[in-house]
Amino acid sequence: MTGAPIEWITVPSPLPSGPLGVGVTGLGVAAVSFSPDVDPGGPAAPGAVRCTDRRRVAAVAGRFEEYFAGARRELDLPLDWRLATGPHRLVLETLYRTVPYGETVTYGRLAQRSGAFDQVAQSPGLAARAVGSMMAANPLPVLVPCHRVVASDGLGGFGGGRIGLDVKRWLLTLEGWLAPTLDWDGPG
DNA sequence: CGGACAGTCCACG
DNA sequence: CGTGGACTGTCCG
Repeated sequence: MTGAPIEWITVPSPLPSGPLGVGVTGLGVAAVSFSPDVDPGGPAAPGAVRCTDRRRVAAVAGRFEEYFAGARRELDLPLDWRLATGPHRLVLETLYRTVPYGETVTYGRLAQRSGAFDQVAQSPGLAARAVGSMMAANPLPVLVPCHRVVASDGLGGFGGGRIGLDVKRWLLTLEGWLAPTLDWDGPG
């Protein structure tokens, strides 16, 4: 089947990266972009369509607003998983299903838990690295909580370079896993 | 205790 | 197909 077209919504956010681009289809949210102005395939790309359904726009923006304000722990939005397939999707779904708000999992543990890798026991580092690739290619950041995946000896990485890591810190601080710092401008 | 290193998985060009 | 990455346990100095 040729998937339903993605329609884009711009959602205000207190993240250091600025507003989010949220791509929706009839099935649910299919994509989230931290840099909607430059993201290839994002809302600014040629041919991209904006979502004009005010009701849907309000629903999506409202959920994110509450989450960012610390008033909501689950986004509770239906997801359209079509942009991830195979082992990639299996790992993302395992993360979505098993790692709740305020908790984290290591790259290696997620690799093991997902069952997507044969050689995990022999070379845990390789599977962990593969999981890193999959997180970097997560089409649904925030909703599929790739920010809750950390390295065994630290925070690990995040897309978007230095600013990306700031986003990861911001989200983990919001969820209470990191202690607030001086540059923290969120709730609490 | 900190740094280098090999391992051979996956996404993307 | 080749390349490089959001890792990790082990091994040196």
